[in-house]
Amino acid sequence: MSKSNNVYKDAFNRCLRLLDETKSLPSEPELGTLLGVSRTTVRSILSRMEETGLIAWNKRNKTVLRAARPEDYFPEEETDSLAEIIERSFMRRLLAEGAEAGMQINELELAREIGVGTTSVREFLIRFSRFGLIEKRRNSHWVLKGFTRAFALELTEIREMFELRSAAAFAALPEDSAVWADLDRLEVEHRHLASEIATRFNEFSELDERFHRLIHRASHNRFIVDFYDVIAMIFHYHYQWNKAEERQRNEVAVQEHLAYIAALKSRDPGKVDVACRKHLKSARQTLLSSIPEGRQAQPA
Amino acid sequence: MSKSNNVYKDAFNRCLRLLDETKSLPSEPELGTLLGVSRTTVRSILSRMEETGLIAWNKRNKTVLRAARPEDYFPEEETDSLAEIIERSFMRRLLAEGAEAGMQINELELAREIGVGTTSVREFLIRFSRFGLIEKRRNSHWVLKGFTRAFALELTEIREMFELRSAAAFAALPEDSAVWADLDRLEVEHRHLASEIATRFNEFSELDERFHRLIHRASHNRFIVDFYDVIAMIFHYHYQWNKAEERQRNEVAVQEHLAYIAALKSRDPGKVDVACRKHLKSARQTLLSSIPEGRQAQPA
DNA sequence: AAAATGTTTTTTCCCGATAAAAGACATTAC
DNA sequence: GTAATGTCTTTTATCGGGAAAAAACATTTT
Repeated sequence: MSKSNNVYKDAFNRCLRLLDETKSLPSEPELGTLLGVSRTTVRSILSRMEETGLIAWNKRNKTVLRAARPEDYFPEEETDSLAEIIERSFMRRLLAEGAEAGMQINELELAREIGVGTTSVREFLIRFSRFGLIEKRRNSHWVLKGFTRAFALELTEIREMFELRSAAAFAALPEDSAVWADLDRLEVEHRHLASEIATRFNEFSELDERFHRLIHRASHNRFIVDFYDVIAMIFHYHYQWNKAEERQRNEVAVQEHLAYIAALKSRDPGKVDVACRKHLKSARQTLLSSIPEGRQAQPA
Repeated sequence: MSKSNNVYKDAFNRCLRLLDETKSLPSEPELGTLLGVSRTTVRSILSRMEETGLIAWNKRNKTVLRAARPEDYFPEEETDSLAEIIERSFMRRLLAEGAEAGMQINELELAREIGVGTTSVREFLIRFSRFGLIEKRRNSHWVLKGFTRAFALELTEIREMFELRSAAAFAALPEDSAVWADLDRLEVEHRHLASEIATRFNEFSELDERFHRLIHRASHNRFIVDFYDVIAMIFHYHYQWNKAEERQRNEVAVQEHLAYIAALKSRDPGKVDVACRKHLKSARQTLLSSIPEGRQAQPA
């Protein structure tokens, strides 16, 4: 069947949400930018919306006829890209019991299990290899290095090196740089979250990523910025599988962020260094505490 | 035609070189380890060697009948893997005139031009993307970021951070660590090369890589070790295309390495830091001087 | 019985083909 | 004449298939 139309389905769902807000939809190119897809896809969406009686469509006129109902939406699982499906599936296996370091990874088996072609699995593994959790043997299989204590330590070592440098660069940015406004906005969001932490603690993860990415960007170094993808990936799955003490942890982290933000705003390199180190130390602790002691790399 | 048999051809050529040294070949598994291929490939090689009268093969007996002649070898170009072919082709384009930052990369066009399937090109681009020279637009084309001055500066910034840390870790390694013997051997090779630099200066590049990889390995951090792949790739092509002052440059570098090695052996952190910084500074200078001033990133 | 050889099965690598999605060009509307 | 819509072309994402290479299993040799 060659290619799924998840881009269309996902954009369709997002477009449905727009219907509530207006009486008529904007032009095709405008919708394209709004949804992040091409006009070709926009027109497929409009066609279906016309067919199902959601809108009346005549050239420039796209009048909303009725509100979107739950059954208008495509099922969530049909809106994921193949890469996302494979990644989730693979990470589930990786973090599950029995995924010991040294184990070999079979493309064909993975493909069959997930129900996709081998090409997609191969491409995924190549993309995934930069995270340092798997390694390719030339002309042969992939080897799992495992989500071990060693991995976490190596990851955090680089993270600390990069973030300290980025934070220093951030504090040295000129007064008129746009980042200070971004930082202010993030500070407000942090304060809101802090005041409602009891109910919204699970929203921290997303805020955390945006905050650290803003800081890393100040390095103006693509390798530092790109490395945050590795951290984000690990923390994403780490949080999904380890909900222990989540509220408590996030509450502490929000306060550390606020102190970190205050230090950045002071533009005092010493204070920045202290606040940054403190937060990174507790982030490392959190990650390490989630890795079972027994999970050690096998001797080669 | 699905898959070329370059693994076989390359291993065959390497096996031919073994014929000069012995009267008879070892067992199949032994040959496999020696050549880094499976027994299946070893047997194909032996079959052909028998057919062309190079050896007499009867079960365990593989007697060499005659020396290898030039015409026994497969042509060099048939021994390269597809990935190597694509990489070379792509790098030629990238470093050629007219490869401006912002330019878009077309998988289909690349595949046609090189004469390979799109899958191989896609896989290459994904693998190559970690070098920070190209970037993917979701559901769309790749964008060339270009081999610019900014790229070189970002690359060397990380390199310096990583190498200083690795060198410090190296110097702190215990007396009985095996690396000291490795270092001694590299020192000898450096002295040999230094004494014959007039004729052998082009051998420096390979020695350089081995030396720096040894140091990086002392970090015991996979991200640091893996990052050297980026540096090695850049320097590899950089040297291929920029032969200006090569002898002079390498002569200086060899001396810097010798000073660096002496500093490591002294195990004095201060001395190591000084020697390392000095060498990295001139390496950066060399790389930067090879990038035309005009080659700037285009505004977005 | 350990290690080789002989044989069979499985997996990797790579191509060509096809639907989805993007992009380019032509035409119409304001 | 600019910006939209309508139409056509190109490119990307993905699959299935087939040869090369690896790996597993069976048999023989020492």
